[in-house]
Amino acid sequence: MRDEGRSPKQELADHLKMSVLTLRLHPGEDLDEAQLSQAFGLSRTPLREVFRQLAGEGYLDLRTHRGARVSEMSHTTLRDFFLVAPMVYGAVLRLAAANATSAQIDQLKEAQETFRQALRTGSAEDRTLANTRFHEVTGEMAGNVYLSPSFNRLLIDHARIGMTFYRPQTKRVAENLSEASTQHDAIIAAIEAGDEAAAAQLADDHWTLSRDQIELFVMPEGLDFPLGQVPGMTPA
Amino acid sequence: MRDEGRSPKQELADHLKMSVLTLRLHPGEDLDEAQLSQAFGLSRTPLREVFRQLAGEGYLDLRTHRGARVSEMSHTTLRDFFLVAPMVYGAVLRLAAANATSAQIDQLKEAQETFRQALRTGSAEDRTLANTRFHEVTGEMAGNVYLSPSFNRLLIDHARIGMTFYRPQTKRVAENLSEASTQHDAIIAAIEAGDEAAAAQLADDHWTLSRDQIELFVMPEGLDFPLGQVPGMTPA
DNA sequence: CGAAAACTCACTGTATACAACATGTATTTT
DNA sequence: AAAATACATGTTGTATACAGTGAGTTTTCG
Repeated sequence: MRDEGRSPKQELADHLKMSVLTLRLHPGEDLDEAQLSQAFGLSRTPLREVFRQLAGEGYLDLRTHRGARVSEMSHTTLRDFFLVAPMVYGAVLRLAAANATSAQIDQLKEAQETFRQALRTGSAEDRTLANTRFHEVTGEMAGNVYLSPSFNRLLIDHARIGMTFYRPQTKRVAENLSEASTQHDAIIAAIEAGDEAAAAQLADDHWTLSRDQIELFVMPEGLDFPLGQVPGMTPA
Repeated sequence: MRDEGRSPKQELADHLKMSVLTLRLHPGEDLDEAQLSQAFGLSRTPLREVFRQLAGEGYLDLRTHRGARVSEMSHTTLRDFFLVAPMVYGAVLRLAAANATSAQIDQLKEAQETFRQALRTGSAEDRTLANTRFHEVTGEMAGNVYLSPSFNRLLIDHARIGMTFYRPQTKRVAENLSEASTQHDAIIAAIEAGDEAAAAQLADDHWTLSRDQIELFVMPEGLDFPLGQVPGMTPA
């Protein structure tokens, strides 16, 4: 805790970020300046500055004379995501292993503890936020101004994709999350040891797990019914 | 030309970007809100919004209660730059070859023509801006929202590094620039052919050339004088 | 004479009032 | 009745006035 309540501006920014990450505000949704400024006790001037900043970070889209929207997620962005994510995640964890300070390692352990907690007792939103926080810390560890902007943008949509596809609480999903948690522990160990190669390998493993999980929901196993016998099918 | 003079806001943003890229505003320099708002016929409100946006794109740094500064370039950022640039440049050109539209290819050829012109008759600033424009177009071709933020940030500092280290107009520099122009032509060809592998290879070559040029100025050949006989040396 | 405290002043951050623009609705015209 | 135009309304963009903060300077006291 810094100094009690931070500035209302920071509070608004954090609230909006959180809402976007958890899909409480879903992609494409309009934001009402008047309503938000009233809700957070801010005038429109600083509020619009926050909008500008969040737009720069990839949370919002600004259209002149037509207000702010939560940034969209189309099939092209999903494809773009799959193309870039492995490369950037790998680079970040490699640099994290090379550069992490002990204070940052403590932060990472703390984030992992929160994530484990969320896995046991939390909601999907809690899990997503905790997981995002974990990876944010690795980004801070890498500490590369040229890599961070892309990495943070990836984290935003990774969170949103996760909220979309991890929702159904099946046994398989639980197993995957448990595996993810184990990998987090291994990542912490690799970073603490300064083992770049191991960190890069773990990034790859972690990404593969995440990708498989997503693929599983995008392309489920075909239903095993002969033609004409599918129950409960209603034509459009 | 769109509709005569664009909005004063856009004009201000473009002016600031150009000034930062060409070192007309050098790293760390303070920006005066009052002066700029008067010069561009804007009140401070929209001006500060522009500041926020440019800060998000990496041109400026904002410090609360202490105004805006041109973003710094320290030795750590230089190191960060060398670590990330090859990877991102390669990825961008590969994606550009895969995705470029014919309209974009025309834009690229136009940018290259401007660059060639600047090589013959232009100032160092003209060359830098034209070269930056060329690479910006490749970034648009790649069209990947997760890659662009980092790529554009790299371009900013690549321009500034270039302005710093390419300044002395020696024969060697001229040769390198000519070689760079030749590589640009090859890059256009690879993109037009949709040859991803060739584009990636050219990115590597282009980067190597650029890096060697920079290294040449950061670490010049040692002066070839025996100890105690260096002429014109004045102690600090 | 030096150091610490109080004050001054310029600049940044915020609120509010106003102007410009976009969209949806009603009216007019064919 | 359908289409087009004009209007009304709500929302975004800008200007200005004011409040809050930090840095430099002066003043005071050891």
